[in-house]
Amino acid sequence: MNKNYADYALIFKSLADETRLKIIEMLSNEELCACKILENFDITQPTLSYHMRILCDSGLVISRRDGAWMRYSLNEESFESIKELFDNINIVKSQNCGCVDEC
Amino acid sequence: MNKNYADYALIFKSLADETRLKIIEMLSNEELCACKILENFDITQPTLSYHMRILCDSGLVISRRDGAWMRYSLNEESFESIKELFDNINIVKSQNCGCVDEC
DNA sequence: AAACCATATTGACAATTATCTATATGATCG
DNA sequence: CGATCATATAGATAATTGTCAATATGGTTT
Repeated sequence: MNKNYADYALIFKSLADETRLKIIEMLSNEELCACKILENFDITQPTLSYHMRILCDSGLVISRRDGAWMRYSLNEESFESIKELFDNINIVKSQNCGCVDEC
Repeated sequence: MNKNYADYALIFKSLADETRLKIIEMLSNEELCACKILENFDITQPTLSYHMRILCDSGLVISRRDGAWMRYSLNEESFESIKELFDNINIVKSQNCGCVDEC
């Protein structure tokens, strides 16, 4: 909570990639190890490791070691703060009335 | 609605920059012209124009010409589809019980 | 300890991004 | 029409990103 623009930019940067978006969706509902995630992509293991680091650094994903494996899951707090951000955005329709103020 | 990963990646890319995040917040509650937005930043006019294009291309922002000015506002549909995405993400806590399945 | 499995780090490189200056386009006003 | 104001586009460039091959690290197993 109470994040600044830099934090949010980091979070959105980590979401700004198709591979990482797919990873996030895969982690919805279940914790997974790197090898399971890797199975679903045509990328090398180091590349996946790079993406997991981006996701962990932004705070969206949490990692924990379990023997030889790393288990990854979503970080609820982080998603809450994103929802909070969007909840605070209020949309107004374009004022097509023409009675706009000067610039 | 019903966006694919590429669309979402584009949206998040457009949010993955501090300047653009600030612009989005400025557009919350009110439509603004480029010159008003520019006042709040230490960037050149072409740089702002570049950012506005990124935001419009992703669909998050709508532009309309009003005489010599361009008026920018947030696109409700786009924000709805982001909320939809996050609503479909379900978070499970790390299973620290140790009874994990094989990898 | 040695071999092996899972994951991370390093170094290289091509592609993309954010920024600027200079210039073009579009609209309004005298 | 010509000047002027608001915004966009083009071209250049430094910084960042996504990817790989090669190698290192950490843990398990024999």
